[in-house]
Order: sequence, then structure tokens, then C-alpha cells
Amino acid sequence: MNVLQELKNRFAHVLSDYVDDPAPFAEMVKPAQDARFGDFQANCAMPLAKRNGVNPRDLATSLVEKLNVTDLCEPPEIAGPGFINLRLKDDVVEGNINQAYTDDRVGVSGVEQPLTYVIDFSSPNVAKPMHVGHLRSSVIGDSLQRTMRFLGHKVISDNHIGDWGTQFGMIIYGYKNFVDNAAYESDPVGELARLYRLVNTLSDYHSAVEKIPQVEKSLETLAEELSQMEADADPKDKKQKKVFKKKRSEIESAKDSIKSLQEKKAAVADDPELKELAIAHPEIARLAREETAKLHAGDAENQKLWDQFLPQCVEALQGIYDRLDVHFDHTFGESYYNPMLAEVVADLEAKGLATESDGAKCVFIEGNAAPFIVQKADGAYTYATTDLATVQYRLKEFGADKVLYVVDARQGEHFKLLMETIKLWLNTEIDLQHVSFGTVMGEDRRPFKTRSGDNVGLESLLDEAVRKAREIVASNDDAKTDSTENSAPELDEATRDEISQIVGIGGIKYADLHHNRESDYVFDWDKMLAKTGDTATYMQYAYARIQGIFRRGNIDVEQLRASSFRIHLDESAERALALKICRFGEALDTVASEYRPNLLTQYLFELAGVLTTFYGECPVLKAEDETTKQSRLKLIDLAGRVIKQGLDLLGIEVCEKM
RNA sequence: GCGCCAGUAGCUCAGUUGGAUAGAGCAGCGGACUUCUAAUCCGCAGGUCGGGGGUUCGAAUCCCUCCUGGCGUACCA
Repeated sequence: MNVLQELKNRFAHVLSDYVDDPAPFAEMVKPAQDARFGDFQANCAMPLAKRNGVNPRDLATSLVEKLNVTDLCEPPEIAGPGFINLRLKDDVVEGNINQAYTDDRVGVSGVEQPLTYVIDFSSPNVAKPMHVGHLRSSVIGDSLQRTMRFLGHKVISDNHIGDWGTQFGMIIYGYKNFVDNAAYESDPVGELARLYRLVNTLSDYHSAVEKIPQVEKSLETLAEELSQMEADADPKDKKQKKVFKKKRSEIESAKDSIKSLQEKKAAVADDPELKELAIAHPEIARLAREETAKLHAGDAENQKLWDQFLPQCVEALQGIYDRLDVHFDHTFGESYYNPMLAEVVADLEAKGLATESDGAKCVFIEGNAAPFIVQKADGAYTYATTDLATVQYRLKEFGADKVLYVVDARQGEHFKLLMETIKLWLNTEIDLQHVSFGTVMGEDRRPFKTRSGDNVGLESLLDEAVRKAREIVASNDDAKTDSTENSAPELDEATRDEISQIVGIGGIKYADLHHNRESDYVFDWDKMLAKTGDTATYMQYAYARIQGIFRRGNIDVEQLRASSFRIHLDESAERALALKICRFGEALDTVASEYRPNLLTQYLFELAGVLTTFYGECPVLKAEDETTKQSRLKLIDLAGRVIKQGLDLLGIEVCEKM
């Protein structure tokens, strides 16, 4: 039973005497924010009293008089300006915990009205190797997919990979001009990645050579403007100060951009081999774009190369997804929608939504300066076109009620335009949600950028995490002793390897998931691999400890579960643990309503904390009598199942021993 | 210029959408293994919630303004 929901219903019933629409006031029944206030608190009396022009405490009193919760709660108490504090009856908590124990879903009921969700996440560019920036979307999206599915929704996950854009033109150009056949034979994806980087570097070189004089010129102009302004300045004028500041920051950013352009130039100019290639390919950027255009236009040779490259790239991605234990129902890349794009644009034009502007076909949305460009002047389609076609497809083929885009916050404007355009274009109730997340920042608090030649690939990050986990697993196990203080490690090499995988990968995922996804994300190697505090390891350890107790006590878990002993709650630590376990469903509801897995990590961390407090106060195997022992065994068994299930919804595994 | 987002303890971050005395984890200090796993627990210390003004019973949260930083802003995705 969802107690919180039941209490809200009871309040709504009574509140209807005071207000036409009681729902928003019933929503003000919440878990108590402090244990001293009981288990739940209702905050509705104050705002309602204000609205009705009466005294809040009086209103709370009259609410409580009419409220019928005697079957669930102790008599409600009114505190402070009009808080209503509720404490569940012990036998209610006991009833719920015993019910949850026999439930496969550990007491979490499924949603009443399942919806069809399409979750679009990860979506890397196949031409570039994945790096840490791709982690957030993959990990958050996967957790949402697992959670929504567990709650009973129909979920279709789709990896909308970038397999059709400009970067493929670069690879094709690179392959035609620079391929090392031996390298391609032995490691095709590595060679393709090298070719991509090479073409990119050479293009950047030419563009830098062209731009440096321009930027230097504008820097000069800015500097002159500033000194002129300073000469004319009135020192008392505050507004001028601000203008100066602005100018200075413009100058700084011009300097930065010159510096970065010079680095790009030097990368080639200082390398005789690259220099030679650059001279031999002066038009490389334009020619690479042409290869893309040819591919899109159906050129046979480029199509053949694409057909050859794509499966190799996808296979390489699959290797990483397997390690991360992230899976998709579909991997329809951008290319999948290519045949539909012409029709999308034609339809938009027919409906008078797309118009031509500067040679490009655009949808203009009122209130937005930037247009939604659906076809470029050169005839190529954009990702706006693809995204429109994709929504149409998901609507038609999947009957999607909601589409979640787990994508970087920087694309907020794109999705805003997409949603507006869909509203105008298709007559549909489909709900598109941009589940955005913050930028990955470097340790210098500036956006994380892979330095050329020194980029932290996702693959090497995973390797490092597992390697560090292996060291900790080994040293911890080596330190174990038996009752006579002799060294007594209990894990063989293979088991150690397995645990290292689970702990290392889990740690990385958790580091990402426990942040509020909206915040910017500071990439910190040490923190990501930390094994103490609020980490996956803490919960994994709590789980392994429970299994350790079962082993030590020779407990047959199947027998335990089949036995007729009831869980009973006498100690306050037992009650606190039981109540926390019963709140798993509440935690999942908040995750689902805001698409925020960090609310689940928070719940699990608290659950594990309550569990360790319980250990301190309540011996299990050495409980005073058999009834208590069996009760506590069942309680920790259920706690372990909730931890395992919760971690699973985060995409994190557990192990029996650590 | 316009728009979006952020600023909370030394560091990294939560903060249940306006609720009660602002919380964790690291780092620091002090304790706890003859005890079901010390990858742990308990305690201490640490705060002008960027500044200022406003709204009300009540503000980290809402409004205005200023400061600082990030991002986006027409044919890359």
C-alpha cells in the first residue's frame, strides 16, 4: 500500500469542505522532514487559512476533527503555525512491512495508467570515439528506462546515433586520401577515428590560418576603442565602468581565441608531415562537406563506404555499452530517417509552416530570434529535419505518449523549437520532454574539453576505474582475518576480478547519478572513483554485509522466505528501518515525476544509513530469542532486496561478497 | 545586444517546488574492532544560502535590481 497516497486521499476528502479543488492542498501532505515531527506532515492549513481568511491553527484543528485516519495513524498533532503532524501506528507499519516481504515487487505497486514512453538517450556520433561527456546521457537515460519500466510503463529506448552528418564526410574524405590499409585491416575503427582526427586537424589548420589575421584585426580595433573610451571617461559614471568591463572581457576572449587558433595552426605547422599534407589539401574542409552532400544525394561509392564503415562503428560502440550494461530496444540512427526527410519539408511547406529565408527553408516560431532550419541553402537537411521525422515516426509506429530526450542542456533552444514546431505541424497530444543535464566541466571549472592527443576516452576511464577497484578489493580482502587473527582472505582471483568490475563501473555510474542532473558536472577523477562516503560502494557493501550475515548464520534464504515468522517491530531502530523500506515506492514516484535518478540515490544512501544504525543497536544472529532473530533476519533480507532492486534501477550491480 | 542556467560549509554537492533549528559526503580534529564484514560507526568543528531591496504568518526557494561565472544565439549535430 502507498501510505502517502492514501493519506493524500483522506485529506482531499476532508479538504473538499473548504475548497473547490482540494488536489493542490492534498499534495501538501509530505514525508516529515524531521523524525521529531512524526512520519508525515500536512502543510495545507496555513495557505488554506490565508485564502479563506481564517486563523490557521483553528482551521488545522477543524481539519483534524473531520479527518478519519484512526485506522492508520496515532491522533494527529498540531504544531507551530498550523502544521499537522502524523505518526503511523506501529501495527500499520508492521502490516505494511510484512506485506512487502511477501511481494516480488518489495511493496511497490505499479502505476494505474501505464503510458508509452520513448526514451532517447546516449546518441553519440559514431565517427568519434566516445569520451566522458557521453557518460551522463547514457547513464541517466538507462536509469530512467529501468525505473519507468519497473513502475509499469511501456518503455521503448532508442539510441539516436549520429551516423549521417558532416563527420561522415570527413571520414570518407580521409579514407579516400589517407587510409593506412594495414592499420585499417587490423583495427578498422581505430583507423577511422585517426582519419577523422586527421581531416579535422587539417581543416582546423586552414581555417585558423584564414581567421588569425581577422581576429587580430578585431582585437586591435577593440583595444583602440577601449583606450579611446578610457581617455574620454567620466570616472564617476558607473554605467561606463560596466561598458569597460564588457570591452575588456571581449578583448580577453579575442586573445583566447587567437591563442587557440595559433595552437591549431602550430599543431600542423610544427609537424613536417602534417604540414606537407595540409599544403597538398588546401580545400579539405569544403571537399569533406562535398563528400557528405554526395552521400546524402545517393552517390554509389560513398554509400558503399558508409555501408562498410557503419557496422564496424556500431560494433565498437556495443563493446562499451556491454561493459556499462546499457541496452537499447532500437538503434535507429539519423540515417534511418533519411528517406522521410523530403516529405517532412514538403509537408511543412504545404502547411505554410516552412518558408524560404536566405536560401534556407525555415520554420519561424514567434518569440524566437533563431529559426528552425529544416533545409540548408545547399539542399542538405539538418538535425531539425531528422528530429521532426523521428517524432512523427515514434508517434505512428510506437504510439508514444511521451518522448524523453536525455540530452545536454546546451540544446535547450533546439528542443524548444522542436516542440513548438511539432505542435503546429502535427495535431497531436504527444508530450516531448527535454530531460536536460548540465555541462561536463573540467577541474579548472571551465567546460571539459579533450585536449588534442590527450583525450580521456570512455574506454580508458572504465579501465582505470576497474583497475583502482581491483587494488581496493585485493587490499581489503588480504586484510581479513579469522577468529585467531590469522590472515584469511576469502576471494579467489576470478572473484576479485568480478567484484572489481561491479564496484568500478558502479562507482562511475553512481558518481554521475547522485548529482542533480540539472547542475553542471565537474569531472573529477578521484571523486569518480572514490570508494568511501556517498558512493555505490557504500550500498554494495551494505548488501554484501547482509549476505555475509546469512552465510555466517547458515541461513537458507529460501527457507527463511517460506517460513511463517512475522516481522515485528519493537526497537525504534527496527521501526525506522521498516518505515524506510516502505518508502521505496515514494522515492520511485519522485524519480519518475521529475526524471531525476538522484532522488533514488539519495533514498538508497539513507536506507543504507538506517540499516547500519540498526546493526549497531540490534544484533541479528545473536538476538535474545528465536522469534526476534527470525524477524530481524527477514527485515535485513527485505532491506537487501530493496537495495539490490534500487541499485538495479540505477544500472548498478551487487555482489554477494566484497 | 538578446535569451537560458548557475552562485549554499575549506572542497564537491543535496535541499521533497513557500514550511519548523539550512543538510550530506570528502578534507580536518577526537573516539570505537576479544563483538553478525572497520569499504564501517559515533562525536566535534565548520554558514551573511553571491550583495541589496521587496512580497507574507514564514524565503536558499517567488518578484525587482546589481555582481560573478557558464552556455546558446541562421544553415555542425
